[in-house]
Order: sequence, then structure tokens, then C-alpha cells
Amino acid sequence: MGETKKKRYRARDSADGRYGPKQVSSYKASAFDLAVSLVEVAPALRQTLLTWYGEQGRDLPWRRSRDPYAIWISEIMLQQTQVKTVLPYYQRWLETFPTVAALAKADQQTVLKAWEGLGYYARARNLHKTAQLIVERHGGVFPEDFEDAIALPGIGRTTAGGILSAAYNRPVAILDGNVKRVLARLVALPKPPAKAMNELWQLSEQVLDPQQPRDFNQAIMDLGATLCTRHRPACMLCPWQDHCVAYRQNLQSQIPMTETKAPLPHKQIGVAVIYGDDGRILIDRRKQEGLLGGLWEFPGGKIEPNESFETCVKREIKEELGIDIEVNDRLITVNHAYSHFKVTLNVFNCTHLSGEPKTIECDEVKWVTLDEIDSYPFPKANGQIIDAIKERAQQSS
DNA sequence: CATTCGTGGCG
DNA sequence: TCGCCAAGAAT
Repeated sequence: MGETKKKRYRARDSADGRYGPKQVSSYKASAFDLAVSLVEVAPALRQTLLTWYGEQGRDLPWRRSRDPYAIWISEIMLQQTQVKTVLPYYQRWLETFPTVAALAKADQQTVLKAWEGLGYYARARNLHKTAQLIVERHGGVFPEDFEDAIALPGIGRTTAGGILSAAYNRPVAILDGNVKRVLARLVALPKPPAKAMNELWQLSEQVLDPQQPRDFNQAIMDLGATLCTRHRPACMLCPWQDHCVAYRQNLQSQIPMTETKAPLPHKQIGVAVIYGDDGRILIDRRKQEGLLGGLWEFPGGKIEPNESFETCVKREIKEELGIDIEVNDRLITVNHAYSHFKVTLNVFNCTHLSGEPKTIECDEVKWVTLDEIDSYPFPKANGQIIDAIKERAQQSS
């Protein structure tokens, strides 16, 4: 243990925000823990931040509400998702499911359809499940107790803190991407935030204003979102400039540090758009767990080494659905990047030859018309396929 | 504790 | 074009 491990982190280049030559920094894992505390300066930090927030805070729809349900929905939607993306979904969601009870009694397909395009679909499945749990356990009202809240599916430490502070003004710290970046700069954190979660949680708890936790948590997120941004932070406007170690040392552009990551693997997928005798198209619903769980798709699968697209598509359809098809012309090729890999969807028009489709590797199979297809929730990459199918149908009519 | 989960926007 | 990452959680 006594030896010093060297690790390489990537620091941002200060001039143009791009990633410059890798800088190597070494650290000793134990040094930081006890060295940094914000307890002394916390009162000053709270006062300056809350004053700034009163003048410059964002006006966001969920801040106009104190309905725990509406705030809960916003917190889930905002996980790893930018405010601008969430806004239209948030409005529509509250119209479709105005209360916990309304969400609890909806069917999952309706819920997934309302979420379609937002990504991380486990959030929608957990939202649905949690609504039912809140009806069962908490009389239809989002719990005020931290342990009760964090026990619910899809609600971790940060989201629980966000909801409880915003809805009930309870003094629970948060640690989202904004807060991590702000605190990392404030203390000039000498390692990537992922390697310092304990320290960052401590700092967040230390600075939190126990008198005004609601406004404080919103304020520190606004600081990260509008001034203490990833690229070109507006330090000259920052209420914490006097206390910021990174600013003092001119390290804003190099903190937070990031670890270098391996490039994403790329998969080639063969996809079948299968037409039945009556012209309807075969779709299947993916299993609940895993990637895109519960959503519909056009069946297909990964191409094996030295396999042709045609062979791949026929084989996958036989394995997954137990039917035989004829593979015809290529409909479209779709490239798409997920969070941990990339895919190319090689989509082929196919004809059903024989066999009744079975749910071998999926939860449900269905023949649908082009009019019906819009009512099913599909992943984003499938949108291009559906468009191409419709386009082709128009041309041939 | 590292990996698995979408999608869009930015430099 | 491409990597990075945004109001993270679950496993």
C-alpha cells in the first residue's frame, strides 16, 4: 500500500477549451480527505450565493410548483438530461398524468410513449412502478422522509435530496453534475470527481444552507449551469470568485479533471422489416430488463464474423421469432451512438414465408399497419426506419 | 467499485 | 467528424 500509484488524468487545455496534450499529475490518495473543509467559509458562501440566486436565478416551471409529484417528475427527467430537452416533455407529462394516482393506473405502454425520445427508459419504467408504490405505501403522496424516498426505484441520493429540498425545504444535500463541477473548482480538486465522491458529498453537506436548503440547492445548480460551466466559465461574474481555489490558481479550465476513456465499440446489426401477406409489418416488444427495455423494435441482431447481411437477418429472425423470411432490398442504413457503444443498423425489406411468430427472445410480437405504428413507443434510431417505410409506401401507391 | 443504461448539443 | 457530457441510478 505504501507505494505511490501514478495515474494519468486528462486536463483541459486552457486556451480554446479543446483537449490538449495529456498532462500527467500524480496524487496521494489519502492527502485530500482531511485537508479540505468548507465549514469555515460556508456562511459567506451561502450568503453570496443566495443573493446572486435572488437576482440571477433561472425561472423554471418546476420551481413555480411545490407539488411533490411535479417536482419528482422533473427530477427524474433531469437525470443526465439537459433542461432544454426536458421542458416540452415535462409540460406534456403533467397534462397526460396530472397526479400520482393517474400515473399509477396508466398502462406501461402509455407511460413509455410519453417518455419516447428522452432515453434511459428505466427511468420511465421506475417512475411508473414508483407511482404504484407511493399509492400503496404512502397514501399517494411522495414521502417526506429521506429513507422512504431513497427506497423507491429510480431515486438515488441526489434525486432524493433534490426532491426533498425542493418540495419540503428539507436540508438534504445533492451532488449532481453541476454541483460536482462547482465544488471541484472551489477546492481545486486534484483528481476526477468520480474518484472523490466521498469528499464531494462531504463538501456539499458542509456548504448546504440549513436555513434555506430549497433555495441553496437550486442556486448551486444554477451556478454550475449558467456561470461555472464546463467550457469558458464566467468567473468574473461568479459570487464565489473570492473563495474559489481554481480561479485563484487559474486552473478553471483544467478542473474538473477527467479520466481518459477507451473508444466505444461499434456493432453491425442486421434488421428486418417483415411484410405479411396482408401488407402489415412485424414488430416486437423488447424484454423489460436491459437496453431499451419495454420498447418496440424491428427484429434483428448482430452480424457474426464473415457473415453476409442476408444470412444474418434470416438467421436472427429464425432464432428470435421462429419464422422463415425472404430478404429483399436494403431499405435504409442508420448509424446511432448509445452511451457505451455505436451501431449501424442495416435494414432490409423482407417477406414473410412461413411459420407463426413466437416470442422466443422478446415479450410480445405484433403485425401492425403504418397507421397503428405511431402509437407504439420506439427507440430513437427506429424513427428513421419508420420514416423510410412510410416514404416507400407512398412511392409505391 | 466498474459497467450498463439514450439522446442531443457543443467545441 | 468525433469525443465529451448533461439535475444519476441500478447492478
